[in-house]
Order: sequence, then C-alpha cells, then structure tokens
Amino acid sequence: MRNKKKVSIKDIARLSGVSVATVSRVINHNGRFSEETRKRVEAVIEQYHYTTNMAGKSLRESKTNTIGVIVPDITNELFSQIVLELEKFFFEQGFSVLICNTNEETEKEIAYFRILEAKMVAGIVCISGREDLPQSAEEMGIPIVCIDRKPKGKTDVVYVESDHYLGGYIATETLIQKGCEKILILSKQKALSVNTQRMNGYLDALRHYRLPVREELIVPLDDDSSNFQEARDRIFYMVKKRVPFDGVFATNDWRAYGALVALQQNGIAVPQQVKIVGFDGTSVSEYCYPPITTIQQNKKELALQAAQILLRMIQGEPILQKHFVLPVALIERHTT
Amino acid sequence: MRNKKKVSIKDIARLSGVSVATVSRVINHNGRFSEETRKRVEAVIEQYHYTTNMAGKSLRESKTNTIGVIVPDITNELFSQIVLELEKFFFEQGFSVLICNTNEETEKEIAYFRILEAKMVAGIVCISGREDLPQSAEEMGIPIVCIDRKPKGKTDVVYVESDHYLGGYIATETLIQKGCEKILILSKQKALSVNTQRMNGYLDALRHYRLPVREELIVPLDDDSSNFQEARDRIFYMVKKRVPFDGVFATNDWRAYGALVALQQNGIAVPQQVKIVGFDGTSVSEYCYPPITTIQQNKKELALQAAQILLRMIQGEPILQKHFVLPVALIERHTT
DNA sequence: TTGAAAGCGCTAACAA
DNA sequence: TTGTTAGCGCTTTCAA
Repeated sequence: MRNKKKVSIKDIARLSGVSVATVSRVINHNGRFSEETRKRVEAVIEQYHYTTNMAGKSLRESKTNTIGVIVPDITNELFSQIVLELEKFFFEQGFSVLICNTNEETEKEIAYFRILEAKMVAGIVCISGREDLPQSAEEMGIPIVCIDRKPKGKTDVVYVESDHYLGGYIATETLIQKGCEKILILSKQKALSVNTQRMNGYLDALRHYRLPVREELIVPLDDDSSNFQEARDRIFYMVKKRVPFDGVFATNDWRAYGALVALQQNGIAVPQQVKIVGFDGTSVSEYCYPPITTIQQNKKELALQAAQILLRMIQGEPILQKHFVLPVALIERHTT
Repeated sequence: MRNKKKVSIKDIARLSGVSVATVSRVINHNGRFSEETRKRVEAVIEQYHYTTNMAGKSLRESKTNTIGVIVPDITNELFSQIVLELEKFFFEQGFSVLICNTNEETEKEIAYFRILEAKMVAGIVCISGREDLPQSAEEMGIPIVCIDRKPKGKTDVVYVESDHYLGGYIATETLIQKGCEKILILSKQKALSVNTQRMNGYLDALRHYRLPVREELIVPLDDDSSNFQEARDRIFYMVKKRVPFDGVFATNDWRAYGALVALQQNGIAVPQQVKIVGFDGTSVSEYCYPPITTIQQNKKELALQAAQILLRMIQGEPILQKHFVLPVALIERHTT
C-alpha cells in the first residue's frame, strides 16, 4: 500500500527539459526564467501533481513552515478558541500548527520544546501555563510569543495578555456597586501573573471603596481537582462554616459556576443573597442557569495579536514593544 | 538573535572520535558498536545537548514522526476531547500532532491533505466532517483512520465510530417509555452516515413501539447557523405553528439545549409537557438547567482505538478488520 | 566493531 | 535566462 514513488523536482526538471535550479526558481517565483519556461514547467508540475517535499526544503533552509503551539489543555474552551484563531491565521500565511498539549506538566513542556527545536519550527506560541519558560527555550533562537504568560525574570520575551488587573477591579467594583460588602474571591494559589493581577484588581477595588480586606474571604485553590469541583467544594465548606459573604469573584467561569451550584444546593438565592462574577467569558457562563455575569477576554484578538507579532519576528523584523495588553469587557447577566 | 549554530551528528562524530555512522548507530540503538564507544558518544551528545535534526532524518527516511489530525472544529468539545486523547497517545509513542482545522470547508480540507503529503506525515486521523475523502487522500499511500466518518464508496478505509444507530434507538425508546407519543427529531440534512444512522435508530424505535412516523416531526437542519441557534429557532417555529409534539430527540447536545430554551421561552414545561434527549454527552448537557438526558459517546475510547490502529498501520501491520463500532451509553438527567 | 561514501530533495552561489 | 554543483543532516550499504 505504501510507496507510490513520489515525483521530485528532478523528475520535473527532466520532464520539462530544464535544470532543477530553474524548476526551483519557477516554484518559488524567484525570477530569472522566461515566461515560456514558466509555462512549460508549471504545466508539467500540474500534470504530475508535483508537490514540494518539505523535508528537503526544510533541511536546506534550516527552517520549516510549522508553528508550535504550546497549550495547557486544548479542551479548555478559552484555549481551544485561541488555538482555532492561531490555526486560521497561520494557515493563510502558509504555516501549519503543531499542537503541544502540556497538561501543565513541566516535563512534557520541556520535552516539547526539545521536539520543536529538533523539528526546526519557525516560531512558537506559548499559551498560559507555568510562568517561566524552560531554559532550553530561550537558548534555541526560535521566535517565541507568549499569551497570558508573563515570563518570569526574562524581560525580552514578547507577551500578549488581557488586562487581568482591570478585569479583577471591574469584577469587584460591579459587586460593590450592586451592594455587596463581603466579597469572597476564589483564586488559584499559584503565583502566576494572571492570578496576582486579578487579585490586585480585587484588592484595589476594595480599598478604593473603603471596604475591609478580609483574610477569611480570600479562598485559595490548588491544582488537583477540576475548577468546577474545587470551587463548589470550597463554597460549600464556607457556607457550612457559616462564614458570611454576599459576593463571589470567581477567577474563571467554571469556578463561578461551581460557586453557583454550591449556593443553590444550600438554598441560597443568587443573585438576591449572594452575587457572582466570573472570568473569561466562556460558554458555561452564558448557558448555565442563571447565566453568570463575567469578565470577557477577547480571545480572537489575543490570538491575532500574538500571531501577527510572531510572524513579524519570523520575518526578521525587530520587535520594539515587548508587552501588549488587551482590554476586557464586563458582560452583565443574571448573577449580579 | 537567530543562528545559534546547531551541533550536528558530524560534530558529535568528530568530538567523540568516531564516524557519523557509528554515532547514528548509537543514537538509534542499532547495535554494531562497542559498549565503550556507546558511553563515549552518549557522553558527548549529552555534553553538547545534541538533538537529532528531524528534517535530515525525515528526508533520508522519507517519513516523519508527525501525525496529521483533520478535524472540523477544534472548539467543539467533542472534537477537542478526541484530539486531546490522540495527542496524549501519540506523544507517548514519539509522534507529534499537526492540527488541521477544516471548518468544514472542502477546499481547506483538500489543501490540508496536500500539505500533509508534502510534509510526509506518518499517518492521518480524520475526524467527522464530510463523508468522502478527497481523491488525493486515497492516492497518497499514507495510512488513514477515520473517526465518525464512513468514507463513501471506498470499502477499504479504516474507520471507528460510535454506535449511532443504537444511540438513536435508545434515545427514542427512552422518550417512548417515559410516555412520549409524538416525538420530534432535529437532524442535520446532510446525508452523513452519522446522521442517517441516528435517524434510522429513531425510525426503528418508533416502528418497534408501533408509533406512527410523522413527516412533520422530522425537522431538517441545514448548515448555516450554529447548532444552538438553529435548533432553538426551529422549535420556536414549531411551537408557534402549533405542531403538537411531546418529545424531542436532538442529534447533539447543543441542539437539545436550543430546543430546551425555545420551549422555556414559550412557557412549556420540560420535562412535564415535553421531554428531551440529546446526543454526545458534552458538558453543556450537564450544566444547563435543567440538565439534559443524553446519549454519551465514549470519546476517549474512540480516540484510543483510532490511534492504536493507525499506529499499527504505520508499523506496516495489515489491518483485517476495517470497521469498529463502539458502544454508547444513556445518561439520564432531568429532561426525561 | 567501525568507517567511507552515496544519496534522500531542495536551494543558492557561481558560472556561463 | 539557464545550468552546474555543493551541501544541508541523516541513515544505510558495503567494505574493512
């Protein structure tokens, strides 16, 4: 079944009575051939369904037309939407996308960087996940753009992110303006910039409205269980412990939904007794009941910005601005 | 910034005082070298962080360790879960995954087949989407496994699918057993085997329970709008037209949810007045309100089966069985 | 156990 | 405008 012997540039050269160099020029529109030659060569290419062997080309040029996309979890809607936009953009630019799902495992991420290097990808988009890029990444000399991941230490890595601080501030402010005074925050413990920025927005909003920061309302989450489960369990526990609160800022939509379910299970009315704001703007916030007020990230723009910058880097342009912040938007629904 | 000159097999050979052939043998565990040589070479490789240049290797071997995955829409949870499992499996086997999002556009799919061929991928997994593989695909001589896509005409293409017929039957039977007599089906018009099999399950269940097949309750969907919207609009219209029905078999979960919302908007109680069953077992069916009874596809198993078969094909094993059907499961929730 | 050398398909420098 | 040729990094055949 294998081994339809493929037609190579040599065959095309022979069949159209020119040299391989000329064929190569025609294929790559490099000039230095006559109109007549072009026609003849292209006809033969057409006739024999010739397609460039990328391995040969890549070997010769020491680079491929492949982009590596590193992502923690492709089944997370936020990420899959970003990946979709990346794929669309790069397809149009003649690049393919290698998907590298790390599952947040450091080892797998490091392995993937090695693989991407060995495969000589043209560039890498690194979405969220842990903060510090593996050592190897920086030494590779492959253009990298990060999304929602501010590389620790290194100042010269390009990254694009939503305005997480403002998002945290607006989320909290919204709750305050709707009358909440004891606002609980569900936040990952891991000190990612994404987390700390949202937290800072929360804290600043409280301060600005002269509300006390209550230690017991800062509920840390760790990494093991799902966002939904963990949030639900934590809120359940808070209710059982009778810790009073009247607002929840959940740092993503699944956590918000977890909080919502825990409250419903305890007969606490949302939004009458407790109000909730989520983050991301994924579909769960829209279709759950009642639909959740959330801070929307502009996934398409995030992807597009990152992709465009990466493309420019690949083309050798110097990138002066290293840090891009995109606005977020409040979507008011029925939990506030 | 570019151009850290990479260390090649030649460098390793020189640095460890052996020939490139020997280094190659050591790297690929091909025997024919002494234990001592092995140690020396491996030490040098380690020291200089050598990694194989895949373009060179691929060119030489006329194949890569990359798998192409063709998928209609990576943001569809059903597909992203399958892709996740494929990636996981192939990563462990030393393959990378190229993601090819076709958006159901024939042209893009054809383009991707060409690209995958030019890139000499080791194999292709083709998920759902249109039925007939492009001509080019079959001629390429690259192993292909389809998921949920029964290639038209061609009998020798390997495919793995859920038992859509049984799913359709069980969905309908469930509605009947809960007392429904006028069961509406929301089904794509496009004659994909997936659609027709579910439809056949529906029809056979009706016949088996001696219920009439009513033409006006077979509601065709076309391709333009989203599953959710289209289903919602259709059901809305049916209600307005006062077509009587007391059960809805929606051929995926988003359609089921669309139906649910349309009914709720018209003040029709679910499940009291109308019952609903969805398909796929994606999260929307779980977290919407009320959660929807659905037929679950085993995405992990689907991916694993396909991946394992493809791997065997890549390794040159003959595949005798071409068609694999995986069981589905009814998940009862609150819409029946 | 080891090495020399050919050649996979391609591009680009150089020559004509 | 066109051709010749070297060489990218690798594996493998053949010879030693």
